[in-house]
Amino acid sequence: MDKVVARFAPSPTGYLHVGGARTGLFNWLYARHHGGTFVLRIEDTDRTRSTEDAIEQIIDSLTWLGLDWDRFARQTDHLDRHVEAAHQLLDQGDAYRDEGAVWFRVPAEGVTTVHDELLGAVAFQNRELKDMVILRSDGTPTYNFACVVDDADMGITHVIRGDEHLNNTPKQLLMYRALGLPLPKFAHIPLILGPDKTKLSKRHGAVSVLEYQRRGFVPEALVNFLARLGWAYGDQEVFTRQELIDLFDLPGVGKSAAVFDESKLLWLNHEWLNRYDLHRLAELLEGYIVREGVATDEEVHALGRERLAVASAKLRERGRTLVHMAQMAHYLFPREVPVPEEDRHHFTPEVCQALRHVADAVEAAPDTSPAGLEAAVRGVLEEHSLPLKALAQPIRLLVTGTRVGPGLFDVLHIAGPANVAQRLRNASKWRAGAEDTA
RNA sequence: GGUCCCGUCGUCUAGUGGCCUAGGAUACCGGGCUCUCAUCCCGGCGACACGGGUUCAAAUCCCGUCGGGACCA
Repeated sequence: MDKVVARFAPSPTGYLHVGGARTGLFNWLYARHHGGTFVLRIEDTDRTRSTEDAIEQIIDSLTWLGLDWDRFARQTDHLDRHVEAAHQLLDQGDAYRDEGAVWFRVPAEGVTTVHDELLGAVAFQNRELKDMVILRSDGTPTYNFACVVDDADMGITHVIRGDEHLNNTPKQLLMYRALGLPLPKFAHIPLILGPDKTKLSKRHGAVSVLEYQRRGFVPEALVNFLARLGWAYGDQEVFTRQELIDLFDLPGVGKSAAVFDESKLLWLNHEWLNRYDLHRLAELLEGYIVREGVATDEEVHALGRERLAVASAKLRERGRTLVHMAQMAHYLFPREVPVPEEDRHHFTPEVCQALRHVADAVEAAPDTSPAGLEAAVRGVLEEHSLPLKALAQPIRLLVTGTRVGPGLFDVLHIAGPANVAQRLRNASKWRAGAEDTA
């Protein structure tokens, strides 16, 4: 078999959405699996709708996803060649001019069969096909024509694309034939649908790849999720990038369209967060903490990467996205942590008194590991003959402002003894009916 | 409307004639663990669109119907 050359050919008319990203991913995986070449070609022949900003977004998206390309091209770089090919068709009588545009002439009779790698043979009656414009009256080529010329010129061996293009394929086949160009293999993959079962689009809300980045998803999770939309390998759900490259192939791709449902993506993101190297995770988290307004750059810096890494190990147990983790990290910083009104009933005078002793013990603890802090707290509990249960939630509320979170002693450890002691001493401030009078 | 593609739990899917009274994952519900939530463990709910064939045997093959989608008008 000849060396595989696959390509991803997005139109730069807007951001790259997850449907397009999956097409790119399948092509990339196919090329990498077969040790071939992956080409990124920007289909910018429609100049009225293409923008430089969109090209930049596509590049940023693919880069973030880790889909690297071996060759890069812009379709407008080959305009001369497109015009030349159009003239060849004109000279041969396979094309004609009408009202300024150049039209490709489809034979009136016969059958054109697409031999699709996924769908098998799909036959089209030529009489059902209509002539189509290949050069607009302004001289620019149309997508379906330029794409044929470029695929052939660039030696593309496999065209893997969404099956919305299946109906255009017989016409393209006729053009290859008329131009005497070698044919690539075609594989039309099913579309990704929104929850309403129509082709995924802007109407479905957040569908841009970069939007998923902003929302705190990691690329490994999105790639993993997208790969599993329309492709499967037995019962396996979690795949590393390398496993995907090793295992992906066309025979594993299904034929029916898939609905993009975020609930599984959220689960997968959590799985990947838990597999991340803690320092790398902390590094990423810093950006989200600042962007979410949880703390300033200076505060994050003061906390230190080390401590954030330790905290991340706990935060990721509950967070499904980096944004969620960032929001839960608020109590790591030396800021006031308000206790919700409905939870203030915990702070009776007796509890407040015990908490002051806990504050002293925590501050004086020689060992500030979770175990060391536990020993300190349990010492106070014994003096007051109280079970842990009596103070656990009051302490958690004061330190974190919420009833949920990691184990109590992990919370004390990652919040830091100084923050903990200060907040515990403020207990009476939050006594029912005593707010704002501290 | 024409052409084409598709049709297994809500969702993603396994299944290529017998191993399927249909498996996994997610979501949801219940229980266990526990200072809470999450994780985790256990349990539950839940699908072969329908109708005809072919065959000893069909989710799997064929035909039709219905449904969904895409493209073109």
